[in-house]
Amino acid sequence: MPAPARKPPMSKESLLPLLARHVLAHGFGQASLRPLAKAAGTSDRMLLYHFGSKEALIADLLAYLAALYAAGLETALGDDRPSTRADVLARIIDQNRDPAMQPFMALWWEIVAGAARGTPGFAAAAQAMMGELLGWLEGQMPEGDADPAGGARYLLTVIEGAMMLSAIGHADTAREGLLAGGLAPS
Amino acid sequence: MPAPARKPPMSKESLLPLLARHVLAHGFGQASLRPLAKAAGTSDRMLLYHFGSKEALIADLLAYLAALYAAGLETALGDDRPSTRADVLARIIDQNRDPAMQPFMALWWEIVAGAARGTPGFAAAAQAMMGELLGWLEGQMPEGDADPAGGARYLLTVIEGAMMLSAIGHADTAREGLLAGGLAPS
DNA sequence: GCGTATATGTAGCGACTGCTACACGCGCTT
DNA sequence: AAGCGCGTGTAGCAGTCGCTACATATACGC
Repeated sequence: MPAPARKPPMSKESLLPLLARHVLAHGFGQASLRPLAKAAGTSDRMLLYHFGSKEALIADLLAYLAALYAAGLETALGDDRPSTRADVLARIIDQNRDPAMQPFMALWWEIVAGAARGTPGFAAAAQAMMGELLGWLEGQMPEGDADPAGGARYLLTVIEGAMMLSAIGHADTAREGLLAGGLAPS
Repeated sequence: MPAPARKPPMSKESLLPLLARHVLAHGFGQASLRPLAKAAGTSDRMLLYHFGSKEALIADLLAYLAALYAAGLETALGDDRPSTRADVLARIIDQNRDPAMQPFMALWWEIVAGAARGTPGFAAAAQAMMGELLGWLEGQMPEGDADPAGGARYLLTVIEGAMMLSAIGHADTAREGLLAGGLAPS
């Protein structure tokens, strides 16, 4: 006779991936406890039991998403180092154009909006993610670059501008802008 | 005896400025009908009477905000044309740093987030505003610029990247990036 | 004066919000 | 075996959501 379907223990750690999946699909704006709980296969009652409050849940979720983003950057890092700043730029632009990244991008702008409005935890998460990206960019800068730290910051600025324009449907503008800025890949 | 306090007629046009004031202060996320109505000195009942539905109200409000932004750009335009791209950049960065712009910037990122998630009307409003800014930038490009159209797009990309980094508290990163990108004002 | 269209107030609907009180079953210690 | 604490299910709270039914007040054409 089969074992009676052991239910695995529930914890923040086991819930966070499921919660992240839901907010990636539907955004923070629609993230109320009952839908979140349903997506995680539990009840609003249990979410509050484990996280204490919705605000704490969101804070934990933001931290988890930031860690997820950092992990994603690690695996996306190729072994070969690009030879020009424009190549670094092209690499990350291509990566962000990947349809698999789209839910993350949509969520990203919600995080930026929350940070701009001062919603607790959002600015910290946004800063963490941009810090990760900046660090990754510094490591990606070409060997002979005269100013890798400054160059990484410059590229970060350009990248995020291009991402924003793409998000609102002005990808063409961004592409033409990068071209005119001398940032077309070799 | 004094006239019995004529109440002026209510219309979309008279309501929109008051509604805009409220969303600028509190954001779209908190924009539910009753608070909006209170800010406009009326009732949710009347907002729906005049706009038809909340979705239509938001659409009208976005269009109004886009027009407001365009009008603001007109008046911000100085008569003197800058002599370098970096000066154009510095001018608009300074303008956006103005504390008076902060509510607008906070709202802007909400509009971007809505556009990225496909919320109806948000992408159109975002595109309209960026189109206005792009046109303004083209008119501001230095006299002898080799590629004013491309240069304006390049500057737009850089500007928005810098604005985003500032919004999340990484203004220093943006400043250092612009410096390294050769975009420090002369 | 009369009827009608427009504008507004009152009251409420059902659904959803974050959160909580209460009960219950299970595994642990003593 | 008794008691106790942890995890969980059920039910519900007060408040807010967008929206609507209904009554009414006012202004204008005839």
